[in-house]
Amino acid sequence: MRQTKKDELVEKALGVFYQNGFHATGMDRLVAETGISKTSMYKHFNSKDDLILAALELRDRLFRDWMVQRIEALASAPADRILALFDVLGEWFDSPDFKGCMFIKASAEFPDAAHPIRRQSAAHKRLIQSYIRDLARQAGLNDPDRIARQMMLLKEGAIIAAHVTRSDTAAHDAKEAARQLLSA
Amino acid sequence: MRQTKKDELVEKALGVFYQNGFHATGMDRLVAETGISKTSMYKHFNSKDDLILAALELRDRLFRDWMVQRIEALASAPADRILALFDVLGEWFDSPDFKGCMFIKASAEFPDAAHPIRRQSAAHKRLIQSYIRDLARQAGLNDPDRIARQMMLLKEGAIIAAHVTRSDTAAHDAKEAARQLLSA
DNA sequence: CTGGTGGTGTACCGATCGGTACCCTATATG
DNA sequence: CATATAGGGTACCGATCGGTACACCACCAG
Repeated sequence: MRQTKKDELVEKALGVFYQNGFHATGMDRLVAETGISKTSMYKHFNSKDDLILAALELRDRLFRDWMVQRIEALASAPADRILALFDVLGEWFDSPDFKGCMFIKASAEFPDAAHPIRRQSAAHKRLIQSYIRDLARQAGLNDPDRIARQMMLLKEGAIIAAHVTRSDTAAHDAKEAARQLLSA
Repeated sequence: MRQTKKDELVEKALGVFYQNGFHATGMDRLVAETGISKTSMYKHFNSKDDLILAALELRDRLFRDWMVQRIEALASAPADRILALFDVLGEWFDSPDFKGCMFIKASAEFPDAAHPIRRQSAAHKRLIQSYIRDLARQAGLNDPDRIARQMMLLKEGAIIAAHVTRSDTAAHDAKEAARQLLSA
């Protein structure tokens, strides 16, 4: 039962941190929105950073699960799945509460690269990159590592374009660029 | 003389905001580091947001001036200059105080897309994109707009890779991808 | 000299920050 | 029943947040 309650806290915190920012969100607000008391909050999490870390862990799990599931639903051949990544990004960008990548935002707010929050953000990106690398390997492409790094550039670039510049062609542009890079 | 003093304030604020974040940096700290009094600070800037806006304006000017100057020093043909962009990015990533793109960070910390800080961040990206579009047009490339959008994807992706993932091949990877996209 | 005027610093505002001491209650065990 | 214990809430901690009231002081005009 406690696990469920704690998970509910993390889920709520995830939403507020994502929409509102980390430093801009106070523990008082989270306490007010979850209806729990501050004491109970700090019984579950030793500090605000701990709560942020838990939220990022949940985000990593939810996002990658969703991404992989959508990719595998849209295409079956490994090479097609790499391209489908950008269709999935497009779905994400078009969702009403899209506010950019939570891990990019976390990295923006925590300047110390050795901070656990930064390490976790880097780990999230690495996991996605290795998923793409596996797809490239399965597709029999030359230098799957390089392909994965290039696809990641397009993916992160598209996220920034969609979020900062509010481009509505970001996912499409990235997919076309990816197609060219893969056909070489 | 006063103009110089105010510029000095903005310059100092720019450095601290960039290294430390916007919400994480208090006005008290800026006041302490610049040696000025809080009253004088608020005589020059009506609010913290005003100071942030001034810092972003300075950053936009300094960064684009530096980028264009370095690009033009490294190459002369327009197509070569597009590729030189990524060499310049590499120089930036290797500089000891690189902490990512200030406008991406600003967009991460201010969730309201209509906020002046967000508008200014988008404007900065658009100015760079139009610079690349002009280069593509001068180079006689097909669809300069699409080329510019693709190059921006690679540029922003490389910034994220260098900052979040701490990739040390980001600029090189982006340059190779750009070369492939331009040769098509 | 007197009397403005504009820029400076001191000291402070209420609100909020992350975090905690303390009490209270529900339940399990004797 | 009494009692130990864990998880809950109230109320508060000192520090810091963005921002301001007000006294001060150098300057120039008369």
